[in-house]
Amino acid sequence: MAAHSVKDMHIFPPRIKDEPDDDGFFSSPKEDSKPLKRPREDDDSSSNRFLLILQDSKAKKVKSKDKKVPEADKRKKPKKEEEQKWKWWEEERYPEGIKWKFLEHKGPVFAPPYEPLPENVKFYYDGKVMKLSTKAEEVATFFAKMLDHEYTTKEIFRKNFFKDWRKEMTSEEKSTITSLSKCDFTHMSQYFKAQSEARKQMSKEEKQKIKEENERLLKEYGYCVMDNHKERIANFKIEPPGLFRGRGNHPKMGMLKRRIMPEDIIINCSKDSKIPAPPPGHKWKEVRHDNKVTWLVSWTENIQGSIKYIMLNPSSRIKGEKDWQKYETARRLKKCVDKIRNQYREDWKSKEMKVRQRAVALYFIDKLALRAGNEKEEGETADTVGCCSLRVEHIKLHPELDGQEYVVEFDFLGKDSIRYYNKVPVEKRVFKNLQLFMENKQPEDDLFDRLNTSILNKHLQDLMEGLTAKVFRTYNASITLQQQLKELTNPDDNIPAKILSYNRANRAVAILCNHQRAPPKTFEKSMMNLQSKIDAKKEQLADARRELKSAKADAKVRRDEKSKKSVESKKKAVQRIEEQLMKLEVQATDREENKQIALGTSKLNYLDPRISVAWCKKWGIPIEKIYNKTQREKFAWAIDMAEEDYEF
DNA sequence: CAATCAACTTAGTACCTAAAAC
DNA sequence: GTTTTAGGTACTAAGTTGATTG
Repeated sequence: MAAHSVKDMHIFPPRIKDEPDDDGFFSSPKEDSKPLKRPREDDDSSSNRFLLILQDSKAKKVKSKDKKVPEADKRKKPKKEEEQKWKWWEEERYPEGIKWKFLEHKGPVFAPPYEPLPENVKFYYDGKVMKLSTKAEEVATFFAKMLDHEYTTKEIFRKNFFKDWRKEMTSEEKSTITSLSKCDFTHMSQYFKAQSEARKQMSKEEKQKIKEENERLLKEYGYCVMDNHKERIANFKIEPPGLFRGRGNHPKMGMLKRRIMPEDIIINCSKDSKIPAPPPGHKWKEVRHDNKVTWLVSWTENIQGSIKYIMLNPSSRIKGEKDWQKYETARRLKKCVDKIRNQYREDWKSKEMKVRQRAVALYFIDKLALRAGNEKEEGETADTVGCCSLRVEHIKLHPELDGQEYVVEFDFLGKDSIRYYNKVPVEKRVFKNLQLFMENKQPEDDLFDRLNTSILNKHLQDLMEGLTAKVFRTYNASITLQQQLKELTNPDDNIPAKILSYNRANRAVAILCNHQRAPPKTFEKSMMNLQSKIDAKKEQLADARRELKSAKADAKVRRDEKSKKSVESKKKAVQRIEEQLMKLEVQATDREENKQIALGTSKLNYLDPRISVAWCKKWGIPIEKIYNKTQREKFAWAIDMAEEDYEF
């Protein structure tokens, strides 16, 4: 097992060399020549061609670079309408790297300033009333508001909180308040509960007023102008200060997330746009004009020191194009996935350890849809892993288990500290390799000690332009949906039953991607309710059937029009109730199966929307049954372009 | 190379609101 | 009309990826 160093990687030329060219002939329709590193650029070459055809047929000429003013219609029609229908997907794209030509916005909305507590709301230290300085009080309220949440009982949370809180105290406060356990926030907590109760009890008018105020804010700050089009901003409000709550066992939980001031803010917009004004008496940290990026506002957050951004809504051109591209890359993977699979199987036999590790890791990523798994700084975040960062302690090898050979048992915490637990039969070679990788290692050692995401992605790049680890997730998710829909959709089913099939297909993907959720708090109860509804409906059905029967008997005896009619209407009633019952039962099944599975994430991020659109068209299902309004906005491009014969 | 930074996607949950049930 | 429930949205944390820096 010679060499450690990653240099060696290149000793053996990647044998898949011919692979990436596999669709070289599609090469980018335009603005090309430089890409190389921006693999994605040519992704939708094929779709673009499709688009061009479409446009031609509509005699709608592609305009040159400039996004173009909506010339004529500008005054004919109200602008609004024009904006809503803008089909960015029919326009030519910008050259590589340029994200926009013009950008104007109003800047962020800051968190409302702190409002000190009324005098009668007390804080107690060691049993005695204590008046806190404004700054200390503000931080105390953050804690008070979380009082009945369990993490305020956690050691780390309390420790971090207390440390940061003390930083906000005056020197007197600091010397008095030396122990968190002597602090009594209950009065404050009660006050906030009363406040939120009062908010619920507000009159119609008051609520209306708040709603209007929100709408005003949205109208003023929620949109920007990007290249002649008004686009919705995703998150125009700056995150308010509060206590950091990481997910899982986060070492920084409870730390103070500080208030963001205009002086922290970098504004990004066009030079020739109306530059947003900072709040009176304040200045921006910086104003820049960088059209190589998509964000409008950024600031550095104090917990991890990472940068946060204000960006556009998923319905925007800039997000939509990228999303579309993502699926095109996944479709390119579809074309060469067999080759890649053969390759990594070969690599299981390599004499180079790192090649074997890479190949086994890739197998997991492909087969199990694991995430890449970057290494993380210890003590900065919760201890979670992905494929490349798996440790020996995260898998167990069973030469035989429940009648299956070569079973690998995975048990680890992944993104968001969601547990991944799975027992998977693998090929013998994989199994043997894993044994090899684990030899002489401690549980806390890396399983793939010669591999990281960077090495893996570099390799993938060689196999296919634009290929990275996450493309496998997208590909496997989308292809699974397509297959499952084919398999599960029964042409004779009615619409609710077909939708159940859709949801089951979606669910298969969610399970593959391990998209879990906490069972809703009211799950059991709502299940019971549904069941009793079903029972009631069953009884109703039985009644209706009895009535039908007697009506039939009656009709047989009387043989008149009236009784015949009665039979008919009773028949109809039975049918109607049967249908209702079915619907309820379907609903119950769907909900039960969904107890711990979240469908939203895969729907929004992994499933090529054109598959769903095509399915809807094919079976006459209204698209509204599958995508709600927001989703339809996000996927407008797919809804517009996919026909029923679309193949992922 | 490894570490860090920057930009962007993906993620679950808390909260809100509208619709349904009572 | 009031309460309950479900669905949708806002929020923001936690990933991935590629570039830059040392």
